[in-house]
Amino acid sequence: MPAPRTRRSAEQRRAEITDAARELALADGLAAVTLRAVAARVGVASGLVAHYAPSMDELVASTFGDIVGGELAELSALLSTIADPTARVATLLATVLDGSRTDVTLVWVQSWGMGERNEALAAEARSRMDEWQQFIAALLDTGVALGDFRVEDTQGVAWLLLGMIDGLSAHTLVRWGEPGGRRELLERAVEPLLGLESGRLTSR
Amino acid sequence: MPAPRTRRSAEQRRAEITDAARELALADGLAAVTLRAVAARVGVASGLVAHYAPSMDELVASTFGDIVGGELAELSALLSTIADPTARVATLLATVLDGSRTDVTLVWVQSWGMGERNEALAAEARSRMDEWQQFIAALLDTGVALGDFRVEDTQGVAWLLLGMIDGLSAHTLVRWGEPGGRRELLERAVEPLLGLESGRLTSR
DNA sequence: GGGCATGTTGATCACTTGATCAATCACGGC
DNA sequence: GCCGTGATTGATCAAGTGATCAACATGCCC
Repeated sequence: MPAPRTRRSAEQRRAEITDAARELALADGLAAVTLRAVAARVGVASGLVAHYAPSMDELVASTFGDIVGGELAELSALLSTIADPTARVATLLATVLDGSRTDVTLVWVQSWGMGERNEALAAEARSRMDEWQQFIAALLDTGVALGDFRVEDTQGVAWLLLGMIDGLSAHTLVRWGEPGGRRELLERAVEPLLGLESGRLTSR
Repeated sequence: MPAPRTRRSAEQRRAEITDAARELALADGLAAVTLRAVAARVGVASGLVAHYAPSMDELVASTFGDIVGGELAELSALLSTIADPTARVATLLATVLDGSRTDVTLVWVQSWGMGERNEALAAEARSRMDEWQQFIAALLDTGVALGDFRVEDTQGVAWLLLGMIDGLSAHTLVRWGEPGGRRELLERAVEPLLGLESGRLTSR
């Protein structure tokens, strides 16, 4: 008895495949995004995944892009509901470091480690990091324009903030350090960078 | 014609294998530490590597430990030649972020990303991160004892410093950001954490 | 100078990976 | 209704992985 065959439009199938790839990556990391694993999750022959994906390297790269792009969109939406720039930064730090996004963090870290062997992924990672830096820089620019922050080089500070966030997030991956208790410490480190008085970030 | 066979002591052979594994990891990352790749580098049959290594997962883990342990020892030796705590921290930051150690950085980042699938590696990573934190904390304690730094929670600040270092290092892996021009920015962020006046770290 | 403990070989197994492609068949347009 | 476009299958290939093990041979000890 041959397997029952369901026929979808190319667009629908493409969406199913990218969805399955994203789910796999979030559950078990980018290394789990495999021709056969994706096919099995969609419930389809392995050849079909190969038919739609230019190559697995590119599928992995675009899956990474989907995930971190979605994360940024989500965060952007959350922060857009907050008017005060200082509160925005505080929420940014609290959200990114609350330890509830280790799945996305794993994908980030793997993109850096796999970039050596997957050029498409490396390019996507560069692009997405730029996106993040621009996002943070815009946040800072707003604060400067309103007179809340005093920052000379917003691009540079954005880069530094992103580095701190990524480093501390990566550390939580190996279940190391207590993310909650030391957030205050990070806030105290960030305040001078924004030209804020000590304590402004913490007591919101 | 059978391959010429050279017979070494178990200890010598073991050393050759760990050396080859380290070289491979530094050149092409931990993923390149493969049964056959190590064997080829030593110039030996693949079975021999399997004979000496409990498993490849453990060889990868111990190779990681060798590399980052060596890095810390090297840095420790360098810093021990410097008396002034402030100069020590400045040298620490300058050395770690000078962009000349991307090979070690890659190994670090991969250990976080591969820990999901290699428990021995994850354990080793945790252990080595503890080692680093203790090293930095001791550095801070010295500065506090001499009255140069004013830090309440040296463990916490050490954790934060390590996070910054790792995050910024990881970013250099994807050739992103200009490490040189923005080191000064990092120094300005670190100064308040150590209770230093602004500019003390930069102008040494 | 034999003998044997043990370091060493390399073929082999079972498995996973990405990729290819002829064959098949479902479905919309005529 | 039937026909052909195009989605779908699944076997297959080549490559690479870790692990195992009987056979082999080297070099040290007596």
